[in-house]
Amino acid sequence: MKNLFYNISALNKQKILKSLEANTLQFKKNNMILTNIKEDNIICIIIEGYLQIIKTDYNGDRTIIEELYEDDVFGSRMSSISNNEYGVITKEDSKIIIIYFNEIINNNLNTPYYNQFLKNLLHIMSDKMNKNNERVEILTNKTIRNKLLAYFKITSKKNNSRIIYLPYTFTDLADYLGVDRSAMYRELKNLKEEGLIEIKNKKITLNMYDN
Amino acid sequence: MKNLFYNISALNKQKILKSLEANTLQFKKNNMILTNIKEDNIICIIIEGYLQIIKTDYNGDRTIIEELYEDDVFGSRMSSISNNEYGVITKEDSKIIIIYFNEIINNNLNTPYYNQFLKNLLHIMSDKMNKNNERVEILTNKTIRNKLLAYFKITSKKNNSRIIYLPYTFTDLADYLGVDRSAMYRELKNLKEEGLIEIKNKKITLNMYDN
DNA sequence: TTATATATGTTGCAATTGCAACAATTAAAT
DNA sequence: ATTTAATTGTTGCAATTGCAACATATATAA
Repeated sequence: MKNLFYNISALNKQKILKSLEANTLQFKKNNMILTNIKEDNIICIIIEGYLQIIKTDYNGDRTIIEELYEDDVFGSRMSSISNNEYGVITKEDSKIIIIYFNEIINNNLNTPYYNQFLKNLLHIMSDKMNKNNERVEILTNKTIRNKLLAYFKITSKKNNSRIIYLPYTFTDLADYLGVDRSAMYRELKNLKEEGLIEIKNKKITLNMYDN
Repeated sequence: MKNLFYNISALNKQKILKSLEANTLQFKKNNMILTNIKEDNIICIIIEGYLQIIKTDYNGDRTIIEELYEDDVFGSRMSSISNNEYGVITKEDSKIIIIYFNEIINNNLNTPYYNQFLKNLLHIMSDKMNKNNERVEILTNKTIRNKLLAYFKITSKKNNSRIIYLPYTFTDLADYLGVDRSAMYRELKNLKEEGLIEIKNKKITLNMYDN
């Protein structure tokens, strides 16, 4: 039920979009879009294509914050795109719909399908919030070691397994933890030497028996 | 419109709560509550009283994560209370309502007031999400200096002023930034000596002219 | 297939940081 | 008013970290 229009017919979807005065926008591949969004209250739905939310630091180095495919949702209330260091790039020709958050809140469409729409949005936001809370919990640890351990603990608990498969590269992990990659690597090696973890490619096994 | 029952009559409020099978619970002052919540899908509404979400670290030191008053909302989808390091404490005699998130999503109450309820909840969650995004943005900076600067920049932008009034103690700020207080202080002093900021009690003036 | 880009390992070193341990001040409680 | 608790301000030092600069390996594109 990740889809904003789950359980809503195509016809009702159109009705909702119309009543929200939603804009459909089309972009060619490799375009930086929404650069002039000052509003901090929009929600965007990917109708088709493939986009990335990227961050550009002072060196000009870019990191991918989020990848967005069809039916994915992003917005200023869900990501940090309103900050000037962040940007949204189309990696394929893409079509997106922009909805103003205020419209959603103030809309008077009292129909079952609008109700469903609100519940879907609530669900999507709630999932994002969960992820964000997790990340804050991890990021507030003071050392790289503790950040790694927190990450392992949370992931392990969530999957109910002492074996973790990294869903991305170690470079990405360092980024997620907000630490230098080589420093992270050093710590990862320490944990390995102390026997707390084993690493085989992207498979990490935890040998800690606390909770 | 921070209130979950904004624009909803007392009668309709009761109808919603009943249809969500909400539990009303009462607690005496200074009780650690909800300790046995395994579910990661509850939302709690403070009906009356005063509560705190606190974190207890390995030393047994406690820090206040959040303060909750009448009509405030918290829950596992909004805070990290499902983690065993966190807890909820009543600081006054309190009455709270617990609603299961799934009930909200799966409820079939298709009435205008339930619609309003969903919109209110969406609004509350959206605000929390904004705050969380801000914090992540700040926490992902690698040095204390950059964390401070990010915090100042965001706060200044939000208030549209180069003058910031700390809404809490410096100890709390260090906690928010996830850094050691004395180390933060050292950096604050550096910024002061470099003329980038001025500090008078909780009033901080920024002398940086970039954006 | 070869060239190019990206990711993985590794290390020295200087800068930053946490930690512990204080004194001084301010706030809260009795 | 006086005790008690909490916050602010400061510092030395050891541990951690970011940074730069590599070599190697792996993936992607031409």
